[in-house]
Amino acid sequence: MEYARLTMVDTRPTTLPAGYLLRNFRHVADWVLALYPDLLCEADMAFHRQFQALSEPAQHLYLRLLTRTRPLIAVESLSYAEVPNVTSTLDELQQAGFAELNPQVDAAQLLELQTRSRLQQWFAQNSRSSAKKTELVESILAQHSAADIHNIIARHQPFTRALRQDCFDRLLLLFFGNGRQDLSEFIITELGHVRYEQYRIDGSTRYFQSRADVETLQRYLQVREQLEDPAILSDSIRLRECHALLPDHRQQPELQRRFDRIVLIIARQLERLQATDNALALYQQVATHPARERRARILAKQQQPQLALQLCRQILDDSHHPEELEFAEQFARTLARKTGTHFALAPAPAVREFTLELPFTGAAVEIVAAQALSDAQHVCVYVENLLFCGLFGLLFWDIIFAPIPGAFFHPFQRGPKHLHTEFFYPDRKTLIESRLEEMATPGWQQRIWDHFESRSGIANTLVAWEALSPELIDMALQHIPASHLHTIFRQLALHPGLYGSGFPDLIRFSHNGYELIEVKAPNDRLQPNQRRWFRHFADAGIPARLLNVTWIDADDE
DNA sequence: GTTGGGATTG
DNA sequence: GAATGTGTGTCTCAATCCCAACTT
DNA sequence: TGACACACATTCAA
Ligand SMILES: [Mn+2]
Ligand SMILES: [Mn+2]
Repeated sequence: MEYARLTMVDTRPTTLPAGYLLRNFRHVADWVLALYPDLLCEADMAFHRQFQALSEPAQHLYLRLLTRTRPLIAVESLSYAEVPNVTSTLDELQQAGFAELNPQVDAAQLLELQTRSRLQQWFAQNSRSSAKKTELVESILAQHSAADIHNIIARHQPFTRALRQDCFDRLLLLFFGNGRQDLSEFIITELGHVRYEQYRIDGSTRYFQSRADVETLQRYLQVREQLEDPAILSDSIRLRECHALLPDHRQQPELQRRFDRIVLIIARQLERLQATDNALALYQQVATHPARERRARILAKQQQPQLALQLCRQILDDSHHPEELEFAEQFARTLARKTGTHFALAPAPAVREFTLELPFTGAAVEIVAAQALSDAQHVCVYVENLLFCGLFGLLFWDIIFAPIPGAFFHPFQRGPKHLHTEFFYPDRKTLIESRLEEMATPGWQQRIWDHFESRSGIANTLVAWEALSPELIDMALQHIPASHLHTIFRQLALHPGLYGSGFPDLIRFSHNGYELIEVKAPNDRLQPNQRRWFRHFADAGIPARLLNVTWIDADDE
């Protein structure tokens, strides 16, 4: 099945056609119904059928309710050209089971929805007018019953809430494959704020394979949302209840990644609440770093250094994650020292360092250092990850957006599925390897310039256009040997998500070469991912140093 | 009175 | 002084409006 | 809607 893009205007329109919200939702629903008829439950089908049976104003209004950030909405605030009569339209939504008027809800939320002055007015709170709104809400909650609060607010300021949000969310989830994007993508694109690559969308390889996949992912997203609630974060019982809600990932990489991330959050929070044994048990279910690091740290804290050491040995034996390995080496050294165990390990390679005294102006240390290291012979730029990720993204642009089956499934992607995981490389191995080989032939840089020209401004997670001036690219290509770029690009290609971070802050060009410099203000140390790149730079002969800045107090001297 | 953070909008 | 843990700001799509804090 | 990098606080071991 071929995906048909909505036709969008070429130039930036100042206004959009009336009813754009409904048009966009219909586009989403049509595509999902065509692609996933077997993954929709009866509730989903009924939802769509009954939605279509609504009058157009009612359809518009329902979508408006759902695109608000908070579930409770003051009826007064509903004012749209597409909905001439809000009251009767809301009534239609109620009758059809798409909205409810003045539902019984938490009194605090209801009060929070109102303005401060109205609360004072309605609840005759003559108390200090300087009281903060949250204090005002507290005092009203203390003085009035929930039923009174509900009645008073419903009388002065009727409110509504959309129903069947789960069906709506599921439709969007089936379309986007994530819980982060929504209908606003259509507007953003149409207004020209973001330009997406025009890759081909292949409906023959679906993002979701079964209904269980959809429900599992939806549940994961719900639990992750619950984990933002401070009341849950501070209660180990409720945290474990959250964990129990998580369906099994059934060894599916995409689901496992999300499962692991959530369990890591829960377990870490259990640690903070001193529920150490519960945390340990949860970490054991997680395959993703830093689960084993946390387990080792817990074991060490529980006076079980031998078990901790054993776990470190296991990591050193079977891990492919550079930061996990780095941790295991270092932690094993500490443990061995403490327990008197012999533990043979080569010491970590030393990092070359130098020091500068700079005036403290309040500006970011990287900016100040870059200026201090710039002069007539040197150009020093604060680039962090942006330069190398950007050059990689430009050189491999066509490979990144190559129509690998399943890689592209909706029109608003800044990269293929799995771009940030270890699955990126194997699916594109031959393409990537031959592109890397090209770097041995003169003029290989032309491909970077070609993509820089032809794809300029198009969204790509690896390419931060505003940070990549032609001058910077030119200096980089002139001063950095191809062999150096080659080894960096190879690492990036193997796992763009992992290796795309930890690059030094600065690059400093001089007449005959270049140098990478990581700036450290007092109280800052090399982080594990930065250490990992330094190690790689040392192996590859790439010049990199650590700059320790000490501040000169402007008042002192 | 100003301002700054959100929510809303296209 | 290491090592470890925790909190913060910055990307955000950009213009506009509203409202709750303030005298920046 | 996280990822990432930094700043700051606390703890701990020579
Ligand atoms: Mn940095
Ligand atoms: Mn730095």
